[in-house]
Amino acid sequence: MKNPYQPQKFEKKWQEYWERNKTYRSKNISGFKNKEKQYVLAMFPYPSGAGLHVGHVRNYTGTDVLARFFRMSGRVVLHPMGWDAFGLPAENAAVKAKVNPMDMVPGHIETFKKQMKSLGFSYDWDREFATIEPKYYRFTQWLFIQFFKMGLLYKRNAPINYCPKCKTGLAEEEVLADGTHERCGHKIVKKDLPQWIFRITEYAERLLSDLEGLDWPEGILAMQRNWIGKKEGINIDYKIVDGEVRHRDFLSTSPPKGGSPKSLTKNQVSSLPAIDTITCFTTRPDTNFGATFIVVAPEHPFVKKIIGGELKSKEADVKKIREYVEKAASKSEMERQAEGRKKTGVFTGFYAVNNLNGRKMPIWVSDFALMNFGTGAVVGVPGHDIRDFEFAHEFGIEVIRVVKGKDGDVSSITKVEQVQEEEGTMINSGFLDGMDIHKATVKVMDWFEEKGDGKRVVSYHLRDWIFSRQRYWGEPIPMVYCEKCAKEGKSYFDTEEGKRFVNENSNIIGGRVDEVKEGLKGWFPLSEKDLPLELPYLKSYEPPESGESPLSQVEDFVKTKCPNCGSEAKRETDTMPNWAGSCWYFLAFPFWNKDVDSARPIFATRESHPASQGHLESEKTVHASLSKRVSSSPNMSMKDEWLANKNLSEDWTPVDWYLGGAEHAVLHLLYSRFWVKVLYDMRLLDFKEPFLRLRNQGMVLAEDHRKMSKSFGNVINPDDVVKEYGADALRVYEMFMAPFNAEIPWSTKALQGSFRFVKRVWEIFDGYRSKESTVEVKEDKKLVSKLNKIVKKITSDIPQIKFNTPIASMMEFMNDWEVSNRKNSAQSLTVENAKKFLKVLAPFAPFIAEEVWQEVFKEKESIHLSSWPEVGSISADEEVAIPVQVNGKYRATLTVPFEKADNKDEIEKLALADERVKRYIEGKKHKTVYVKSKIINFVVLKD
RNA sequence: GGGUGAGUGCUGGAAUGGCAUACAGGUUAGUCUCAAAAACUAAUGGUCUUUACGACCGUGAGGGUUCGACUCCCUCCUCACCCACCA
Repeated sequence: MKNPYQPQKFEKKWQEYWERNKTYRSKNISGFKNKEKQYVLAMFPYPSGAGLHVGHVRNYTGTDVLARFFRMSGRVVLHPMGWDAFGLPAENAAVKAKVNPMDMVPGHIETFKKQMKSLGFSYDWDREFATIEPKYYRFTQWLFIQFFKMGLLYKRNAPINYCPKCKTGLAEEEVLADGTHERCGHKIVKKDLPQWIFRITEYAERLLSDLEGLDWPEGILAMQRNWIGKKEGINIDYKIVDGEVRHRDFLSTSPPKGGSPKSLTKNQVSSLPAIDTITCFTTRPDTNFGATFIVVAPEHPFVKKIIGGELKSKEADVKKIREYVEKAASKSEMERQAEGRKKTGVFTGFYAVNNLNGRKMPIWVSDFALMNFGTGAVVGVPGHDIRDFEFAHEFGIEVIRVVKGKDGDVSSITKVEQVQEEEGTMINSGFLDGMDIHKATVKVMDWFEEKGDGKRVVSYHLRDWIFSRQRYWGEPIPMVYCEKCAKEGKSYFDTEEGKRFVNENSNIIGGRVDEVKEGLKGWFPLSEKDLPLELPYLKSYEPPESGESPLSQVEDFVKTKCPNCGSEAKRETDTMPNWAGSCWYFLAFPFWNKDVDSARPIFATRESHPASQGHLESEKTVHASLSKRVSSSPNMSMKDEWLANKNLSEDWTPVDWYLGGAEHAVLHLLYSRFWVKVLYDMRLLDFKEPFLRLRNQGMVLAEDHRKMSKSFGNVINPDDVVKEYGADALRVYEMFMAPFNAEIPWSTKALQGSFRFVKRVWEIFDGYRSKESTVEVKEDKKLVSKLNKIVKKITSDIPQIKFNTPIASMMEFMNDWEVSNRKNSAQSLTVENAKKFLKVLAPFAPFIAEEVWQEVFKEKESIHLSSWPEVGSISADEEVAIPVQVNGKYRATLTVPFEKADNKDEIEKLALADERVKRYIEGKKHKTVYVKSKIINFVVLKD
């Protein structure tokens, strides 16, 4: 008789039904402007061999609940899924498995896809793609070329972070604080290699200011601001003199060991025989009267001049300086870390002259000055900067107080604890004396600028973005280097096309062309008709020891003709980082459609890339693979193609809801924002920010509160959970376990609660199964009123990304419903109201909802395409509970009909009649506070 | 050092100015069973007393605002995450 809950019996059926009926296809791309659109996107996964993690499940379920809710609410929803399939992790896994990633990754994608389908995520699978499909990266490469033409890419030898284990260069961001590679944990070393570098710093200001309008978590915004690191300050030029300078009043004997040199007059300073100048960046020029030394980074050009012998000083120990610089270069982050804040350094033998007071300040080299921030030179004010004090203290440099401390403290500073970094009043500072530090800052900046010794500047922490990877598994960079053209000093920007491009885009690159050209002699982008430049199928693709890309070993790949002069030339052999594919994938979903191009292979399969038997692929097959073009419109320029796609996408973009882990707080989100801004500038997009709302999901830890990891043996496989409890129970549990953004350990025990809930849902709806056409119903008005309340709550909670509380309220409702049914010995809800409950459950538990909808209630169209229930109005005969307080302390509860709630006098009378209230009030003066339908409070007044 | 967030039963958590501990897990007792599991029922913050429509205490600590504070403000403590020799 009883029909037990067996999700395994029907989940597969509905999976296939949804797929067959394309239930979740995003409807007709145009003509929905009257309806609010919602582009709901989860950060697409890198399909690892391990399959879906329960953390993925949490993220995708939340996103799915949101998409389903919007879909039922009559919004036009785009909810796609794709694969971030290029990149190091896949390549490393393939190396380990001794296969080509091309042979391995598709299998992983299939696994992921199967798992996602088993969990009932409502993706429009027609829009699926992987970043490794030539048809997709054809555009990735084209975009690279556009950025190149925009002058936003340059090629330079750069000391890059190099992982000896992965044999590849890394971006700064991929190196952990302890100096190890984030992927493999190996120690990073520095290596000089030619790199393609993005001028992302050109966009620093806009990347910062456009954060303003975004509905993102405060923490992520703060991290982006912090990463961009805007600082407003001043660059001050100091004249450099050597120890030989013995001006009349400029007598300092042995400066490194302190002493108190006499000041020069302004005229004397300006007449000094300076041998050079050095520029220091500072945000605190107000303290400059207290500056007593200067520190330059080991990589600073001034130091190179000394080592190179260009600058000579009797006081300089060049050997010692050279040793220090070499040591600093070889020092790993780890070693630096180990040293802590202990200051090291060497005197350069030169002095800078403090413009303000003529003080002769020794110039030191120290690794605490960083070449990549400010100017690479710091002016040391030991009295008012802890780090400067530590340095001065270590080497016996004089400390001067120029700001009064708390309580007017003007004592001399001899200990770190006394260093005064806070606000205060200026002293010992000539024309600044008596001002507060902010006034003094403005005043002294004006002074420097007037004299021409300084210039207000803005400095950013953001560095240019190293884009080359010396690896196999990435999009080949579509550039060619021609030695002949290089010798002739020609670059792309000297070609007819290049000139035309610059002309057309002069508003953006105009003024910079000469600077941009300089480093790019001999470099030409591939012609559009040669895109995509496919990644050849290589049997052996491990990076050579040289650190160069594996593609550099494939002669047939390297050898090509110069697109400019036609002579022998070489291809770029570096590949793009996996950020490339993820930088614009959200732009592709809106126009990507398998229906339009059903014959399109997921990506170049093995059949199209027969592997050679040898170490490297044979000439013939490389050639074959390179000549195989995936071009959909041979007569259309790619720009026109892009614009056509853009027209298709316009109604969808930008992304309304972007859900994913906080680990992408800086990199992926910053890079995507950067690309979108450039595309906007090129008029290839109409919006400036890709993701309007961002929400983070918290990590799912293992039951032992550690990260899930194979090596700990604490991994929960979602497939096992689905097999035992069904997808709905897993989905409900992952939404119920904690607030969406909270980190939370997995608990199989707690999962039981959600499983029981789903089972009870099944049982209660089973009561509506009947051979006869009618089921006995005795409607429970109170229950209906409760139903209205939870529908209202769920409707407002879901768009606030609150998924745990809707489930709690549904559980609560189930408890009441069961009790009511039992009391009634009949159904307490009409079929209509039962369906209402089923609908609000549907986004969370789509399988059981569909099964009941179609099998019990005999509906013909999917519940997921039905409309979200209206929140019913509260009927007059409903009752409200009003708590009664005396002096703010709860004493009793009144239950009154809804219509009476308006009547304060009556409520008060009723409350005062209650024994529990009476005893505190009787015979005492009181006043009454009544908040309608909420609470009544009696305040006993003292006489 | 900087930034962001958080501190509520045995556990995950709910309540964002109005009945603190909803909902779920766990535990205890009971029903059913030869037994176990499942399921169901009940209890479950602390202290006290005259043991009930009972009192008092109770949301990291202390203070404030308010008729009323987990919620708002101030001071402090603790934890987590991110960044960090950033001039």
